[in-house]
Amino acid sequence: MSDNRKATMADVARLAGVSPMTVSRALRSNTSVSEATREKIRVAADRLGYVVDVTAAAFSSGRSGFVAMTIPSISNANFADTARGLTEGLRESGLELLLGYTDYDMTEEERLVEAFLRRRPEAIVVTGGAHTDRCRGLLSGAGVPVVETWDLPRRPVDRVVGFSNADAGGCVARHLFDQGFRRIGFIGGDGTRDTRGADRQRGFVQTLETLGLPSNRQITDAAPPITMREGAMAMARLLDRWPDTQAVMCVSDLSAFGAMNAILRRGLRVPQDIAVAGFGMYDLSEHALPGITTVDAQAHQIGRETAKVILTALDDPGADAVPVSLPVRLVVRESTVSR
Amino acid sequence: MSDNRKATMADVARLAGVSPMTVSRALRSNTSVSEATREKIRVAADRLGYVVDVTAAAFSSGRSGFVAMTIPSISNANFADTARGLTEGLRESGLELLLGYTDYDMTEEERLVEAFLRRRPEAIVVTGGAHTDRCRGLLSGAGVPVVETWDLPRRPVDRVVGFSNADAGGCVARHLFDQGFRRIGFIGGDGTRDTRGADRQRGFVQTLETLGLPSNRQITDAAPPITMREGAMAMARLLDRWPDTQAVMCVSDLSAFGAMNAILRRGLRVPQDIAVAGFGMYDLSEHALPGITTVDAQAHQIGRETAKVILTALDDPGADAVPVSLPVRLVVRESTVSR
DNA sequence: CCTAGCAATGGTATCGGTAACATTTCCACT
DNA sequence: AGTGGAAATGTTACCGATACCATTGCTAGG
Repeated sequence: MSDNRKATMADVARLAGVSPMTVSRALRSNTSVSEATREKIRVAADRLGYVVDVTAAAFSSGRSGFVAMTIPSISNANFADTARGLTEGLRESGLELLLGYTDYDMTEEERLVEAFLRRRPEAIVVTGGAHTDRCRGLLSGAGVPVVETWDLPRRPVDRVVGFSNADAGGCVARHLFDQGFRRIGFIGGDGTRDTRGADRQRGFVQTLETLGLPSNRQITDAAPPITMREGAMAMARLLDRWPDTQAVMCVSDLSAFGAMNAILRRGLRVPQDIAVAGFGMYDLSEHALPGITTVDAQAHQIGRETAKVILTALDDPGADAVPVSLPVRLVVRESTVSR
Repeated sequence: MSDNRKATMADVARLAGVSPMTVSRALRSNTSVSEATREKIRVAADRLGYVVDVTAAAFSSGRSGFVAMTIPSISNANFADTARGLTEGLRESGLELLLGYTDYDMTEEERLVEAFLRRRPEAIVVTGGAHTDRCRGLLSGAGVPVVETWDLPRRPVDRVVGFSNADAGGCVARHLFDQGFRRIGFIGGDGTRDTRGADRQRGFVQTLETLGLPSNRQITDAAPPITMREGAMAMARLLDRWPDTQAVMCVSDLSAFGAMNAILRRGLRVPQDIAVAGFGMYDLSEHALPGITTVDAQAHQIGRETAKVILTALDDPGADAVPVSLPVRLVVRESTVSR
């Protein structure tokens, strides 16, 4: 079955009695090869247990066959959804997705992008619009389409598929105001690391101020990712410091869940004593008790749109880079509805 | 800065006044090149914005520089942890991780493995020990180390790093028994797709029977992944059918959370009316209210051990493949403690 | 002063495919 | 039967690095 040496195209060609070029064409299936020859080749390849060496193919053709993507965290369901959408959107064009995780660290992002470039990806997808200077340079000099996602950078590198994080924060602030809450807080993380979270916070705070409400109740010093534990701890501190707080927005659903349970563990009720809202449309916020008000950023759709943008850009490299801005949608649940 | 054509090693060599071979050595940093020359080359490379083409390097050296891994789902925090552990363990040896998702589908796994083989990975990691016959053939004929994880297959392909899912189920059954529960159910998924879940179920049921308890209260017909929604729906059905149930194990923490909230929404109490246990040591189960009893399968550690096994196997291909079996640990929380 | 021996560097072949172009085969139609 | 043109197949060069071996330069020790 298996020789000591891996079979090559030449071996298959010899066995099938054709030239290597014909084997190459037959196995890529889209070019003109007669059905009889194709079958002969398929049989020969099977007999030898031959599988194309994509490394060699990539090298020869100059096309690596994959798209590189950096996301902040592997275990964040939002980014996972975007990655899934992108994978689906790329599948039929034969492009694969190579994922890397930055841990919310721009230096790590730079390292990753450099590692990706060594593999000559056909496009690069990054999360957010904040990068080290050197990383920006690497991206813009890469010579392939670059897509920044999950954000609407003021000065994009190239393509953009995202949404306004500030709007997302703002619409939650307005919702809490509309529900009659006036003493409103925010729980998030270190904004220099998670700039998208910082944008949500900014939009949230600005809206509070526009509405004439105080905006000083903020706990945002932990390092991202801000998950359940950070949410719970921040909520405890917020309650200690401003016990009369009526409502809180958290930078993510995970932290909102943590915060909510911190409230409940104190014997307080949600939303009667304190209302809680999150961000990200996690399953968790739907199934939690009470259900948590959140913002749907359409993570999966971002991935699908990104795939479209990439395919378009590869098809026509000269085309203008028009930013794709997706709308966000407020999803109201029991955790913020006072009645 | 950037020419119309990407710079190559030859360009760098010309600019630095040395041979391409010396550039190759200098940039790989481990071989004998004088410090002066190395610096000259570094400067030249920087000036040209040159980054090594790993595709060409891989092709030339015959080593692709990465390990391929299939996991059932991208959004499962357990598998994400294992992937993270593996990435960390491989980092210093310069190996990268290429991830693929099977969606709990053995045919999809086969497709993925085939796609991976085209890229000539230096090792392959798969989840579980159940594969299509063709996939088994592909794996064993790959000529590189193969590691099956998250399971202890009776007839492994090659290397194994896992734990006994049956034991995990068994120890939960025994715990529930010890807590005084007697009418005990199980919520899971279609065992032909998630064989590890099925193993946990088997161990659970066997232990119940050993203890002389009835074991018919099972809701396991949904298709994996069994998440919060499936857990909630299954729990509703279980309560309708066997209203006097005292305790339930769910195949994962996510489904346990869904099940628990389905119970709470009915106005019942956990654990006073019904106890709930999960599996997987998710953050969620710690922060939920009440905290959910679970089993720590040491997902991250599985990744670290897998890295070790791979590096050992690559170092000495002749070495015996001794299965690595990690212990599981029951984590008791409020959801199963009756007092 | 000579030479063994090692460090530093260079030359050449080669990895396994694919692009581009050349050639042959085959068929339909005049 | 002859011919044009498309379909099928072959030939050659080359992608960009590294392996392998050859060569040069330098130093230490007799």
